[in-house]
Amino acid sequence: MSGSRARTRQAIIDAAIDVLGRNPAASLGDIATAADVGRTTLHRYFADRADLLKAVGAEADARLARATAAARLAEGTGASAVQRLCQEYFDLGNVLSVVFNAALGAGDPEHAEPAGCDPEFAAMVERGYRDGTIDPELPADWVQSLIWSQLYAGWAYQGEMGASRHEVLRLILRTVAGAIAVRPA
Amino acid sequence: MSGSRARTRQAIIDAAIDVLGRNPAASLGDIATAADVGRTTLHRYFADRADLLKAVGAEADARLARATAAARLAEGTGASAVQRLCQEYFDLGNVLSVVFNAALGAGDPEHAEPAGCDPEFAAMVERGYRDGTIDPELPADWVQSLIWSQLYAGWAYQGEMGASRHEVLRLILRTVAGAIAVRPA
DNA sequence: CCTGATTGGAACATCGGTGTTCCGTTTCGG
DNA sequence: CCGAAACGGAACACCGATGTTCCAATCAGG
Repeated sequence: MSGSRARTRQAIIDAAIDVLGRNPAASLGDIATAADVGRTTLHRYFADRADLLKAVGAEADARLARATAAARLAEGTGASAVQRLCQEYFDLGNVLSVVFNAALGAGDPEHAEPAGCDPEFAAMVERGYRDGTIDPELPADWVQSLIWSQLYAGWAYQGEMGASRHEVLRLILRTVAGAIAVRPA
Repeated sequence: MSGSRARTRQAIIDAAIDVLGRNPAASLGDIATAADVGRTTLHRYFADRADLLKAVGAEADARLARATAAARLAEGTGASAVQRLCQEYFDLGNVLSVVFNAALGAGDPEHAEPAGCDPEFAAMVERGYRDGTIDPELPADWVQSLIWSQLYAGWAYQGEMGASRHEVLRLILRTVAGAIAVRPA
């Protein structure tokens, strides 16, 4: 019954993304309940919390990679590619929160990762410098940080204010576009 | 010896801001250690964790209010006031993280606060609409969200990358300025 | 110097989350 | 239909954080 195992496993991961997105400190019991599964069963699939978080991270990365591919970063001007990337990422919804919270928690144990961002992303920004649609004063790392912070802020804005998904996306795209645009002065 | 009490209390609060800024889930023991104080003493001043968090929040709000006053929101163009506000808030350093994390944690227990932002802040944005330095398409709430997210992103950027305080502030100011600027098109 | 305030440390009980074991029940597949 | 796999729930031990109590040491001021 390997089909059943895979289905249950995925249900747990999906529930975890949902619950942890809302509350990163949620207990395993909460996650199990959300997945309509006993806490015992959850432990049958993931030995400890770290295991589950690892699987959640992998799933999030996979969805992220899919969204990145869908944005076709190599096409059009640099700025237009940034717009598409924002749109695709925004559609990820709750996965955003998970990735974001994971990025925050990773800062503690002395990662000290001066690692540059994704090479495909960097290439997109470089192209933007050359075609005059992205401000050369802004490093690629900073552009990435800008996109993430705006996506997260928009996600929170949608939850706190009574703003529609569509309206928030419009605000995000407009704000990011203005932020990376080459200055007239 | 009421002077001693006030001094100890302040030392604990300062240590709490420092430690909680780095790790919002820090234990009371960690905070006491950082304050060079026994855990017992900490409990003497703050009955439980909630009490301490309340005091920390009050202190953060006070420093925030001082910074807001220093930015003189009523002077100059809307955009220039935003620049001054970013600069003042950036200087708050770790207090930023505390306020930010507090804002996140508050989202759970069904606050449902559609409350608009500070009236003084709203007036500044309104002025920006009229004097043509702030994009009228962006609600005041959104501008506030933008400023906060950029400040936080910049703070994180400074920690993760090896960027100087000054350089990060420059990036923040440039990014925010571009984001709120009226579009040429 | 002495008295009271302040402090730190040890010990203790409590609580929630975690991980494990065990057993009875349900469900799927041959 | 039958056996094995999967499941749920109860019970248990463990751990770290928390809050409380008690006592001895220290400090500050009259």
